[in-house]
Amino acid sequence: MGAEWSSAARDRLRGGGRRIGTAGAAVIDHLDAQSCCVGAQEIHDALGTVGLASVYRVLEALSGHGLVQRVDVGDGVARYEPVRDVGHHHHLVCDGCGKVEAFEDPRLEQAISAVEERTGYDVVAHDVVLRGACVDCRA
Amino acid sequence: MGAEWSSAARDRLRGGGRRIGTAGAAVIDHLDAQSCCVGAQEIHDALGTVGLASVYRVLEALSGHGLVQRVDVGDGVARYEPVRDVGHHHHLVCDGCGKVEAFEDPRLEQAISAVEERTGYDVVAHDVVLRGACVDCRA
DNA sequence: GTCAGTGCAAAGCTTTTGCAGCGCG
DNA sequence: CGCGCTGCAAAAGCTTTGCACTGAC
Repeated sequence: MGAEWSSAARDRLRGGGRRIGTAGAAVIDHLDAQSCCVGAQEIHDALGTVGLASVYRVLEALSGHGLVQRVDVGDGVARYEPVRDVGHHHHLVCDGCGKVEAFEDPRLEQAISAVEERTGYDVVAHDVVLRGACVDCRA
Repeated sequence: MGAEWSSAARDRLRGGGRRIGTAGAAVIDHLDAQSCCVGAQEIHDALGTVGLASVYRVLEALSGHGLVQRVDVGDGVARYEPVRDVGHHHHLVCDGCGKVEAFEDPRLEQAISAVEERTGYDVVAHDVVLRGACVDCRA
């Protein structure tokens, strides 16, 4: 992925008065390299030296600025993914193997936008999760 | 709510070889009386005499038969709601007060169905969550 | 040099599992 | 009347919080 999100994230956090230490920089860079959602434990494992608690704290800070979105696929672990201007997508989860895939669909986005207009809420995020059996697990 | 879901749920569980005891009956009846999603703790509190572990076990059994759907609104608690033939809806969550509301939209369902067709998955469930600030929390 | 971010460890919550006993079928 | 559901209690995960220390600015 490009470096736009990474630098934008740092700027927004700094603008909010937060310092970027080793953990913050590592977590932001790692998130920027992902195309879909990742869990805290997963980030911790990938980064080795960064403490799990710091991963959670950085994710909380990013989330507070709307820089990452939380995604729940139903297995009890909170996953997060960068919120980018382009490449917005949703999730397809396999009940068999737990695999999570991303998909995009303009018509779906259009329908969601229309709903958001008439809710009365000031909607800031949305997520769609489709659950089922993937090609390999249809046995 | 009508009693169709309640009796259908009992039949399906019994058909799968499960006995319906006091806890099972109470949880099923309580779910049938709900129009939207509820958490395990919430059910336990409402039923008093039913143990929390039993609530989880009944929910697991119902979920295995596709009789309830799990809904994650992002606060770390798993909520469940009956899967009915009619009244299918999605969820609107307020980031301010945590309130969860339901909404229906035919066009959204249509768009989701179209996506499900072309995924390659055998999709059995879907859920849409909209997040934002409700009318009262827009301050 | 100061104060916030970091890592480790301990606590908190939700959910799961073990086990003896009651009760459905 | 047997086997499985039930409740209580303990355990297992995931996530949060406390605290001393390091490092960003």
